[in-house]
Amino acid sequence: MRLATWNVNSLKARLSRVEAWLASSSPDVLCLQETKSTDAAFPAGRFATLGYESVHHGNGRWNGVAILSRVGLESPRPAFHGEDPAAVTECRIVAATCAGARVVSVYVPNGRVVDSEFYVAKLEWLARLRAELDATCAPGAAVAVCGDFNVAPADLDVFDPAQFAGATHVTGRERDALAVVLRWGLRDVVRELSPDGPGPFSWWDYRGGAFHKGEGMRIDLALLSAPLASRVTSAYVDREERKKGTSGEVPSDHAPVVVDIDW
DNA sequence: ATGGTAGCGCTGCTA
Repeated sequence: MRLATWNVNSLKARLSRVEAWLASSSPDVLCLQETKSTDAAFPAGRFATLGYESVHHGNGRWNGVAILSRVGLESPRPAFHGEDPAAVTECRIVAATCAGARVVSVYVPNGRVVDSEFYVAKLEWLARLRAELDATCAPGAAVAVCGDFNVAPADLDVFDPAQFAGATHVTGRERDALAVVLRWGLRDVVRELSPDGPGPFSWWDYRGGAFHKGEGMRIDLALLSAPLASRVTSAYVDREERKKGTSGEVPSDHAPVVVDIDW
């Protein structure tokens, strides 16, 4: 099974690239973040034509998450369990069972400024994600939590730790909150297969030619429970997708993270 | 050189 996660920074603006990437990379399951789409506008029909079932949770303009699968998509759940999806103001989590694996697509809040109300809400959101796993899954089952975590887990995940010292995405409290999620029983398989850094980065600022200068961060993660992690054959970032297209199409500021699993 | 880019949507916010 090929499992991937990609923050597309607007599905409407990126649809042709997403469709091309599905055709060229053939993921079995793709988690999307920042669709900036409503459920009504989500192009489920286009994806169905390509052989993918899908579930989307979004209310337009900002945020929005989805899962596409061509290996079955059962028990879709937009929002945290027990939440009324229609009442959610920030759509940041959706789950579905694909080929017997519980797949969760997450878009963790950015946090904006350290110690701001948004930063506090980010820490709380990560704590809620851990509680969600405790309440809805077992670490002995096949579980994949994939998405844009907006946290660089270690200094190895930042191009210049000194430049980012004390900034959001790298603070100890954010890393601790992410570590609590991991301690539920998840493994960061890209880092396991690429123990040396810096990188591999998954996000580069649009500004200042950051991508071509190699100035990125690794904030998009595929976190797998032991039954899945033990069967991983490769895990990597598709940096090619971050380059501009020949027809001048703009890429997302994030690259897809891809995991191949003997599953 | 106190900036820069992209998306949404039409003004300034979010990232």
